[in-house]
Amino acid sequence: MNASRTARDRARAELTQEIKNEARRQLAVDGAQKLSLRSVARELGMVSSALYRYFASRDELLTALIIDAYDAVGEQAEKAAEGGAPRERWRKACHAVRDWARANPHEYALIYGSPIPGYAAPQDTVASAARVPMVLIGILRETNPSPAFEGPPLTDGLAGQLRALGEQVAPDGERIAPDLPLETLNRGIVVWTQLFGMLSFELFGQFVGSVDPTNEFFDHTIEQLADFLGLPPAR
Amino acid sequence: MNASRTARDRARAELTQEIKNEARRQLAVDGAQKLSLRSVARELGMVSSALYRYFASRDELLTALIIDAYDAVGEQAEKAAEGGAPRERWRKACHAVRDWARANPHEYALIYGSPIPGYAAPQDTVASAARVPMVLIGILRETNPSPAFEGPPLTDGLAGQLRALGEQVAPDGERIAPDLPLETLNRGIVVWTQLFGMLSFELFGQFVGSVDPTNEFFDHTIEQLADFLGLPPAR
DNA sequence: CGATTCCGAGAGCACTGCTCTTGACTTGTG
DNA sequence: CACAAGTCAAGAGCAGTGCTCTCGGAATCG
Repeated sequence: MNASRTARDRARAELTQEIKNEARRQLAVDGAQKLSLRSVARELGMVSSALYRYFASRDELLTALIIDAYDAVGEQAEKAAEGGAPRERWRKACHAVRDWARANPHEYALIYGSPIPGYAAPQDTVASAARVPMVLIGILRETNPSPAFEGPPLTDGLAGQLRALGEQVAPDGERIAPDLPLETLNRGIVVWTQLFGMLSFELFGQFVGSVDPTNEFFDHTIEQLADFLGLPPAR
Repeated sequence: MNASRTARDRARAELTQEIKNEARRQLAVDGAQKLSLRSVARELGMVSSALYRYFASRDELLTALIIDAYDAVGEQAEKAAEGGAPRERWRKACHAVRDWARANPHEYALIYGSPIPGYAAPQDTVASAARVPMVLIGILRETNPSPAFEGPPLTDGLAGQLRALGEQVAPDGERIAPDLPLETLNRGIVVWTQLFGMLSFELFGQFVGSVDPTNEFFDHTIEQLADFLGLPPAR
């Protein structure tokens, strides 16, 4: 399992990376729709068929980009949420995700928009996709939330799903959140969907004509969600 | 402005509709990605170039489908929200939207997923797109909400945006909601994004592995959102 | 060194959106 | 009624796509 043993291996890894880079460049400009293997190959000075030695299909290339995108936004969120009071970590994580999304709208659309073809999104993506929600769970685990209002009781089936989710084993071998109250876990999922619902609406143009510069609405809602979660108030 | 005057006009309108129907059929099967003018034409027994007499481009056909989709889901929501107590109207509207989305996932993706090309979505779509949020506003206007918790105060800029939104003139010539408290309007936008955030996550596969059969989570959240809005409790 | 594996190039297939021209048909009007 | 104007479907064609297969040359391994 020696990494990059032969010159060929190194060249292959390098070229694979260059293909992804060029693809990402084109993705950022024109969107996933117009990303073409041929133009990637052309830009790299090779012929299209050669590219198939590295990615078996256009979809496979896109899947690689999807994983990278999940990792990129996940890493941003993780770094932003390091240290500080729970509420502060929550704020920073949200803004990190939003900043990344606004800086890379096409990559955002790739992972949180409509599934591309017959959505081949395989198991490889889930570990990377889970990084942002895991950040949120990490914040919830380090506080003792006292939600702003009680809300309806969990139904049996939902409670079962949440319990199973908490017991589920993450890629790192640990269980996700066996200690988290189910009610808290449920609220975590709610705010998770709210966060990305806002971002999708903002980036996909649904807010045009209402809260169009979304900055203030976003900040206000983030704070409201923190109250909803029961994160201790700041200062 | 006599509707369907000549035989030619009638034939034209009919064929336009048939093209849209066939396109919608293909959309439902394979998604927007694979919808091709040529195959639509082929299925209709005509040649591809003939189709350009009815739609100037593929994007224009898609735009027509987008408007139809907005109208379809809007109509479902409107019908579902007729009559009853506010909370009941809210529940029914949410379920109507979800049912439509699950029955027509590709059409849902077309309007609430990633913008297709360089998103040409013109002004024509906004009136249709506004129908679902207008249903929600209609519910809010017919009650005197007492939210379940107070939440952070509106910032000046956000309050200004909300005021402008309420004064805005809808397609029917009426102002949207000049009488609605800004705080209530704000919460309306929050639950609107939450509703579609949930649907997108469900349909685009983000809930796989967590609250995967989403029925109970959806129902529970709808109720929680009703509390959040301050809709009077049922029964 | 020899055999094997890997790799890029090229040709080619079936498909796409879109344009332009041609000839036939339908209109409404002189 | 007849004729000019308008409309239409069809066909050929262009540039581009994803993907497959074959073919020589090069690197790697035994």
